[in-house]
Formats: sequence, structure tokens, C-alpha cells
Amino acid sequence: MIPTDLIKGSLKTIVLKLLKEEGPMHGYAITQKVEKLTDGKIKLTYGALYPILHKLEKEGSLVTASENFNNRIRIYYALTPKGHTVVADKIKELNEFIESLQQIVNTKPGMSHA
Amino acid sequence: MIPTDLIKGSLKTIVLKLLKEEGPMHGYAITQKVEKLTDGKIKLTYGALYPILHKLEKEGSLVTASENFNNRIRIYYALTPKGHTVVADKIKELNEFIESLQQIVNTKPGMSHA
DNA sequence: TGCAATATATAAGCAACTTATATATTGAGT
DNA sequence: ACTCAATATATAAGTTGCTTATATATTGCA
Repeated sequence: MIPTDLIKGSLKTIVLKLLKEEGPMHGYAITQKVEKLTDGKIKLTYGALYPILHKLEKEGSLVTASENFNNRIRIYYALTPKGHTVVADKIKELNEFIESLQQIVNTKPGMSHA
Repeated sequence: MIPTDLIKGSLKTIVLKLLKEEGPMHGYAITQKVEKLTDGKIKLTYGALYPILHKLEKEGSLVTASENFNNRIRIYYALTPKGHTVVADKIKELNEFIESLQQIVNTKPGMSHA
């Protein structure tokens, strides 16, 4: 498990990216997918997930559609056009972040005057 | 500039890694180095840096040595043996984190059944 | 009958930051 | 002489984004 402090700020981007690639998903499926994609290293808790989804919906990045599956309510979240713009920006940011981290982490002694 | 929410949890690891590669540094130099290494994309504020340094010192990961440079006080922070152990762990964590992020960000439609 | 998995949701609390503020020296420009 | 940017360290108040705990309800397996 990766410590939560590291992951904190990336959760919203992760959720948006999944919805972009997988299409509409319900909350439970999102947590499963994240865990699977990262070999259990990132676990999205519901206490984090649902507030994020509700906030994105409020902001107009997501819309919801309820469905009844075996008497269980499933609420599917789907990207709006605005959401597609937002996710593109967020992924760009995340890639820059990853690059910056690598710049720091991959620096080795002696490389400063390379 | 990368939004601070993304960077938040990584700052302590970044500071430790720099001290490992560059040897003892003073606070101001740390902020300069981070900014330079990341092309200005990550800026460490003093309000974040000094509490981190003081905390690491308190935990026994760092020791300090004051120096007088042109009548300006410089406080050099250096890794202790414990600090070296801590930084190794933190870097391992950060690498796992980066890998996990890439797993999510680099996934493209259709790759789920590859 | 009971437990794990499925499914959504909110409230209280905490940690790690940001922002604002304070202090003091050096050196360059005007 | 004056002013401003850069150098250098530090703390306090406030905010955000999570975690942890809690609540509710169904399905399917043993």
C-alpha cells in the first residue's frame, strides 16, 4: 500500500481519467478498477470517492444516471463535455508532476554537472 | 506551476532525496534547487519547508550545523544514519507511486483487454 | 443463520499544506 | 542616500482533502 499522503491530491484526476477510458461507471466499480490497475497499491475509500463524485457533479463535470441491477441501486457517473476538458487538463498536470518527480528522484550523485 | 494539491505529500521525500544527493544544504538552497531541477514547476515555500526540516530534525533524521556566511546565518541540514534509512524507504514508496500513476494515466481505450 | 461481497452515503477529525507576517543583511541601480 | 531584489530563517492562522467511523440494504454462498 502506498501511503495516503502521497496519493491524496491525485484522486480526483484518477477518477476522471477512469471515466474517460472506461465510460460511465458506478462508484463501487471505480474503487475496484483502481485497485486492480495498481495491483492493490492504491485503494480508493468510499469516504474519499463519493464526496469527489458529488463535487464533480456539482461543478458540471459529471452527470448521473440511476439504474436498477438486482434490486441494487447503481448510480452511473459519466463525463460531460466540460468534464472532458477538465480531465484533459488534469492529465496534463499529472504528467508534468510525474516528470518533475522523476527529475528529482532519478538524479544521482555526479549528475549535477553532467 | 503544478497545483500544490498534487505535490503536497511528496515534499518531505523531495527534501530528503536532495540532502542525500547534494549533501548538507541550507533551507534557502533547497528551495532554489527544487525549482531549478523541475524548471520552476515545483516551488517549495518556506512555510512548508522549515516545519518539514524541524520535524525531520526532531525525529532524528537530520542534524543541523550553523555557519556564518557574509553575516548571514546559514543552517545546514545533514542526513543522519537514520535519515539515510528513511530516505531509502521514502524513495521506494515514491517510485511505486509514480509507477501506479503511470499505470492509470497511460491506460488507453482498448488496453483493458490486451 | 451468518458472513463476505455488493452498493451508496455522511459526519467528525486530522495532517499537511498555504498564506500572511516578521526580521535582517547584501548588493546593485539611480 | 535611498530603494528594491535577492538572500536567509521562522512562526501562526486558516484551509483543504483526505481518513475513520458509522449507517443502511441486498445477494449469494456455506
